[in-house]
Amino acid sequence: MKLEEAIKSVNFKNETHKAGLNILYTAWWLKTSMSRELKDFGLTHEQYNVLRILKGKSPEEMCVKDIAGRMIEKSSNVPRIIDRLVIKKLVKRSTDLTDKRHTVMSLTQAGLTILDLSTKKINGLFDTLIEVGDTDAAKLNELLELVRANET
Amino acid sequence: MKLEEAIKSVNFKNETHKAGLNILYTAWWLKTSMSRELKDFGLTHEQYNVLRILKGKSPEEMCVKDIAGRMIEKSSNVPRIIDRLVIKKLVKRSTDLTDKRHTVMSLTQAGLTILDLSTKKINGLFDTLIEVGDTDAAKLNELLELVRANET
DNA sequence: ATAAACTACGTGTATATACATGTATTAAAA
DNA sequence: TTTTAATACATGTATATACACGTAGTTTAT
Repeated sequence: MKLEEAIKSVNFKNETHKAGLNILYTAWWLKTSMSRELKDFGLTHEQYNVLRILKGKSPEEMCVKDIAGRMIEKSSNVPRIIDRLVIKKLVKRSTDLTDKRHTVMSLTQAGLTILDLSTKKINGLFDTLIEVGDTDAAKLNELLELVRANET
Repeated sequence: MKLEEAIKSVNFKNETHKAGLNILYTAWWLKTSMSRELKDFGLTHEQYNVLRILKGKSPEEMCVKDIAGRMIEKSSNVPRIIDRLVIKKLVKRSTDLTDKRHTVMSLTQAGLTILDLSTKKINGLFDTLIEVGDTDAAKLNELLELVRANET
């Protein structure tokens, strides 16, 4: 669906403003699609992100700060997301003995299993949903980097 | 900041997967920047969206459903966002007498004023923050539409 | 060695998202 | 006409976001 239909608006200040709204809408659209896939596994979008990050270092443990620095949405409250994952026994949490301020996390076997299954689903979603060629995808990445070129 | 640094990840499955993450991250980045501007006015991102939508039809009244259909993030709980705007006296809410299931909303004078001020700020942000030329912005819009070409 | 500053994390509050359910009103069907 | 279904919205619960603040542990400075 075109952006104009999606938000029932036709008057954009200029192409750049439209691009801003288009980025926001497309991200919402993508997140919604991902959440639908993850629902079968009882995972939220953010819980999946944390599991993916832990997998990246597995079997090494990671502290909250390291995880937070790798999240797509930086303002997430990582300790509380982990709370839910610990309750579901997908993540193990303990205190780092070399620096007791650190709480360290690692995937459990159940966490690894559910991550593998859900990753297959998400990868499949990306492949079938986003059907842009490699060249277009690369161009898109280039333009998004350009959008973010000015630091905040 | 490059996506690779932002989420401290270098191994993407392919350019399309990277583009997906890039869209999600760029949207978060943009929302964060907008929220910072809106904070001065005591408005959240979503409250601003609702005010903008009401302005589009002003001085006509709009019902919840019409507003929801124009939101960028469709899953927002519009009645509750309006609750907060009514408390702040930026929006007036009443019942439509021709169909009592309809609750109709309109901007108050205070709502109009705060919207004008905050819109100036947001427009300025877009203009200074997103410094891509018109051609690049148009290309970006084209690619985002392509990403969303497959309906969910 | 002790005080001060910093760091990492947890907790609390307000708002928003996602989804299920309840309620009043209107429209449609038997 | 009475029942049934559909519609529009409100409300409730679990999770997440955004931000402020508290606390234990560590580092630095005096």
